[in-house]
Amino acid sequence: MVTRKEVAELAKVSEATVSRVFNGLGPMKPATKERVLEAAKVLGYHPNAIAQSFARRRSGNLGVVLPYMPKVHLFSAYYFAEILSGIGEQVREQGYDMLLSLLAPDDDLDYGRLYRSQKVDACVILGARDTEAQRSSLLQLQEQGLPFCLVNQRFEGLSFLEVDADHVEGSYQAVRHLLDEGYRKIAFLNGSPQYSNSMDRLHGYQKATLEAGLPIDLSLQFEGNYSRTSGYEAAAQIWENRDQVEAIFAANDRMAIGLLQGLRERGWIAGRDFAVIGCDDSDAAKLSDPPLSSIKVPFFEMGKQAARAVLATVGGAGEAQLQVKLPTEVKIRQSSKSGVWRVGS
Amino acid sequence: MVTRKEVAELAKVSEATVSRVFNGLGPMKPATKERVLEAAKVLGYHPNAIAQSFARRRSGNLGVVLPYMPKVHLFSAYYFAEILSGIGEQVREQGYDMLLSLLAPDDDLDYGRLYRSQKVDACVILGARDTEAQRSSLLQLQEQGLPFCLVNQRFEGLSFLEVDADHVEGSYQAVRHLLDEGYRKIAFLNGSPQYSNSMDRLHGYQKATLEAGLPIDLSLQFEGNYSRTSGYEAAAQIWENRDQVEAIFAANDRMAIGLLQGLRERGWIAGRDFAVIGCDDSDAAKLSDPPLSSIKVPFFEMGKQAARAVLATVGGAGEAQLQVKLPTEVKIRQSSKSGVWRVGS
DNA sequence: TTGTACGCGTTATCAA
DNA sequence: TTGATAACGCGTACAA
Repeated sequence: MVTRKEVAELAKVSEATVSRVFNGLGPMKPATKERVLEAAKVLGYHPNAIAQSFARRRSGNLGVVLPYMPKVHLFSAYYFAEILSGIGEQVREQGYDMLLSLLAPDDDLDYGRLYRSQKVDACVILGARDTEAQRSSLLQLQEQGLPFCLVNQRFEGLSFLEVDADHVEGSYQAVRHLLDEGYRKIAFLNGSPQYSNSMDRLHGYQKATLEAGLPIDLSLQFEGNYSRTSGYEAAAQIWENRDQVEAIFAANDRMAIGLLQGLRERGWIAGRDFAVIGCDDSDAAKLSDPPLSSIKVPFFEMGKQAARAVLATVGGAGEAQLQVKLPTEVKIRQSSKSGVWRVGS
Repeated sequence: MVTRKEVAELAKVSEATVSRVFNGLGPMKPATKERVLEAAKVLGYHPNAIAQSFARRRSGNLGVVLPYMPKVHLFSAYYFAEILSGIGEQVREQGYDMLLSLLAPDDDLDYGRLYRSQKVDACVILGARDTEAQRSSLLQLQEQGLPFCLVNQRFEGLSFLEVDADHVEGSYQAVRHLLDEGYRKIAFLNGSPQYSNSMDRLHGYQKATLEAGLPIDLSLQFEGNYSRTSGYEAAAQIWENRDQVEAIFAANDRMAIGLLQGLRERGWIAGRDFAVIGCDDSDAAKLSDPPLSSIKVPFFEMGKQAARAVLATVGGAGEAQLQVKLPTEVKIRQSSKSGVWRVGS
């Protein structure tokens, strides 16, 4: 390995000067600078990142923590791919690298490893749930001063760095849309209440319902676990109450598509016999038949902002805005239109 | 930060002994060991990973290189999610961490940064294409001795560590299946020939075709770019030649689904008017309507084996097997069945 | 504008 | 079985 020392010798300067050249520090004679760069080029010198981290006491890595679930596809790949890409873009702009950490469900408490070992300067945490264990782990992290930012998850009562989407408003608009299409009996298939965004959607749903002068009917609320299968299973329950249901708002696209499939097997076609709107506006929404209306969530941008926010605190810059909430947007497709296929009804 | 020195003082041993305890090296009195561990616990000592990397001259990181494509979803999220999970599992078992690197299309040549800066001990490279630029970058890496492993991509004539799937056999079986269902006019929608797996599929397709005594008809071969849109566009071309086509083998699920959608708009329904089989057996295959037959590729396992193989060479253990090829499996669903809906035809 | 010299927290070698 | 101590490659305060 070529070291600074060898470059210094060849360029006939001190090692400190080599460092200065590579870090662009201090005033220096252009001639010196050029000699150093020339020598570095000749020798093929590149600073050793690990030694740099060691000396700077900073790793230059942003940790990205995400739940590890080998065969359990509760989260869609789309969701993580978008957020990861967003983080990746921001990180690259700031000269950082991303250290991925897949957290098994049973070592929830082990956020520690990453920071203790100093392998990362900060973390972005994805797929967190609001449980006692998580709260205490995060509080611990906070006390110990490792900067972290949560994406798409809030913890009521605690003051963490969080980048979220406005799921309340998104859901409100989605249900408004169904109301505007003339539907009145609107069911809601939610995910686990351990996710703050599930609760947010519930609030949006209730707000729109109440505003329309409709009662909150608990028999219209169902719970799945964000998997397609759970949507498929919910279809059976909904079918039981089919005279009570004209439209369904599902808390993500995967469940919505499971729903579509389950009801189709019973002869009910979305966009003809009933309406469905999902959430995430994932690729799957465009792939489904009929194309699925959905709430577009800016996952890419959320990842980007989370990375930016948490890296800002590392730089020691004044605290960034603590809680960010990005807007969502309703995308209408065939699955939630009324009248289109209903010419005869 | 608590350092080894403080632990040594509290435990009344030398710093070297503390290191020995934490690395399980050399013989030592149980009593000493316990004193050290106790002291470490009291102080909350954890070895500094960066200092360790520095001293060991090993980062403990496995680099994962993947093409960066913000809005260009040429690869499916499913594909990468599976491979990443596989890598993640293996890496975790070996006490490594994953450093993600999103490579922009224009810095193809910059595999170097990662290894020059010594941030990784080895790399797994995803989504590589067979271009001159790539070949030379990889050769360069090889010369410089950075261990790397390619996933799902071979370079004919070069001797790299590669973990691939048996796409030739998979495609052969897929086309055999279509033949068995009674189809004779079988079109093939391939992806870019820059990917070795595209070429493999072509070979499998040709092999099955020839074996069945059918001619190789170039007008039955189409090329997309693995996106849904390109499948959708191919539908138009295929529709032109619709009297020449009874079934289509598409090189991935996304194009297959685009095909389904494009042809459906013209009134052609898969599994009734024609057959389609895709490749990857991604989530989308189960979401589509009708459910899409597909070739299952063990992406998770491929990621895992790639990580294992390349980390083995780091340990300095004798070279692992250079080229691995994992089996594929044809999954039959409704899109490729004949007769099911064809009662009347 | 440049050089000197120390420190960072380990690992690993050599003695004892 | 344990202790001293020299690297490791770089950042940086201070001196010149």
